[in-house]
Amino acid sequence: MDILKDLQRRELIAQIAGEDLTDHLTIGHRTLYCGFDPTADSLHVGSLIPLLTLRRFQLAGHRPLIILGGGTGLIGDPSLKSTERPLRTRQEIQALGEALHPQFTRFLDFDSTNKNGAAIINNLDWLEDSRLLTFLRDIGKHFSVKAMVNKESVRGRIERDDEGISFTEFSYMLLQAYDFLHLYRQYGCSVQIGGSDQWGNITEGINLIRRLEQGTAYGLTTPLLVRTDGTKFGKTEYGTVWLNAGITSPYRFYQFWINTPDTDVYRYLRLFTFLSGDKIDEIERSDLNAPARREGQHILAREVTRLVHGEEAMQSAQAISTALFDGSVGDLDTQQWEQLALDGVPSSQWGQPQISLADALVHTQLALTPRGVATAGQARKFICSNAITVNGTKVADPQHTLTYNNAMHGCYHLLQRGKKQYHLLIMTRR
RNA sequence: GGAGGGAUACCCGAGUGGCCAAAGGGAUCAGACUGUAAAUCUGACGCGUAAGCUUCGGUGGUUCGAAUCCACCUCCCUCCA
Repeated sequence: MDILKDLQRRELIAQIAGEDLTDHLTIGHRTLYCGFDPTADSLHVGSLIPLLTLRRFQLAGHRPLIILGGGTGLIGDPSLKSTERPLRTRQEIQALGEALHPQFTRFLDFDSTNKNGAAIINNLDWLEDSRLLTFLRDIGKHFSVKAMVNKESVRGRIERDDEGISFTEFSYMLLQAYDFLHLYRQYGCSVQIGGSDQWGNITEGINLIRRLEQGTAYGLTTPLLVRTDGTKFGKTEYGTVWLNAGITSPYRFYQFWINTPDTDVYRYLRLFTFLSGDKIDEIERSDLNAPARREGQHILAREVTRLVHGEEAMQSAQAISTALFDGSVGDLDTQQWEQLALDGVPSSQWGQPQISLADALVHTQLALTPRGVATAGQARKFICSNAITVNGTKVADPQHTLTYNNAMHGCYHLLQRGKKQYHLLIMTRR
C-alpha cells in the first residue's frame, strides 16, 4: 500500500517537505516521529489526527516514535499562538507528561520485538543536559534570526504592537530542530510529522540535519481542522472533548461524534477511522439515498469510540444513547443506570422521599434562564411549554411530584429538558 | 490644563418627564418540522404562580411621577493645548 496516496485520499496532508518522500517511504521502512508537549493532563480529539497518522505509518511498516515534550514543554511552543504562555514548573510538566503517557499506548503497537515497534521518548532526556555554550556554538550558529523572524508561526507575534514574544519562546524552534537532529542521529529517524502549525519547526529541523549531517530528512504536516460551520473542532457546549475517559466520558465522546454535521462526516471518517476509502465512499453513497438514517455519523461514532475507549465502553455508550434518544429508558438495567450515574449524564442526589418536579429542575440546574441562573419561574415555564421529560415521558403538569414510587428501580429519575439536556436525580433512602 | 461626546439588560443598540420591565437586532433556551442535523416558523428571554418587587455607570436632589431634568463623583472616547 502506498501510504502517502492513502493519506492524500484521506486529506491528511497539508504540506510535504522533501520532494522524494514517496520514494523514501517506498524503498525502505523508516522511522518517523511526532512530538507532543504536555500542556494538559489529557490529549483531546484534535491530537487524534497526528496520533492516528503515526498508526497509519506503523501499519504501513514504518516505525513511529512519540516524543513526549518534557523538555520543550518547559519552554512553550509559540507557533501560531497569539500570546505568550506562562511558564509551567518542572513538577507540573512532569505530572502532565505522566498523565499523557498511558494515552499514547492505546494507538500504537509498542511490541519491542517487532522491527517497527513504537517507542515513547522524553526529550527532557537530552535537552536537560545540553550545555549552553556548546548549544549556541554548535546548533545556534546554523540558524538565521532573519529566517526565524520571518516564519509565519511567530510573525504575528513579532509584528503586532500589543503583543511580544520572549526569547524563551522564540528559541523553541531551535529545540525542536535539535530534537529532530538528535533522533536522526540516535534512531535513524528521518521523517517528522505534525499539525500544520508545526511546519516552520519541522523545516528548521530538516535544514539542521542537512547542515550538520549532510543528511536528508522529511516532513509532513496534517491540516488544521476547521468545521464547515466555522466553529472550532473538538469543542462542544460541554467544553473540550478529551481522550481521557475520566474527563470526557465515553458516552459524551460518542455523542460528540454522533453530532457531526453532515457536511463534515465523510471527511471525519477519512481522517479518524481506518475504514478504507472505498468503504467510506460506499457509506456516503448509501446515505445519499437515506439521509435520515445518518449511517455515517453512527459508524464514525462507533469506530472512533472503539478506537479510543475500547469495544466495551463503545457498546455501553451506544446503549445509553439508544435509551436516551429513543425514549426507551425503561429498558435500562440497574447496571446501566449506575453507569449513567457514574459518567453518562450529570447527576445529583436527593435525600428526601419526594420533591416537586419544579424544585427538582431548579435543584439540578436544568431550569436555566437565558442568563444562566436556575429559577422556579423558568422551571414552570419549561414544564408548561412541554419541554420536560421524566424517565422518557413528557410531563406538562407543573404540580407533578417525584417520589420513590414513580422512580425507575425505586430511585432513578432521569430528567430531560429539551432534546439533549439531561440530569439524573437519584433519590437516596436513609 | 481647555472644549465637546458618551456609559441602557449577556452583546450591539433605540429611548430626552408618565402610555417604559424599557423598541430593534444578535446570542441563548424551548416548541413545531426533522435525522440527537441544517434551514425555517412560533414562543420565552430581570425576579415572582400572582399582586407586586428590583433595574438604565455611582451617590444625592427636583417632581405627584425620572432611563429621561439638576448637582457631584467614577470610567470611556474625540478634538485643542
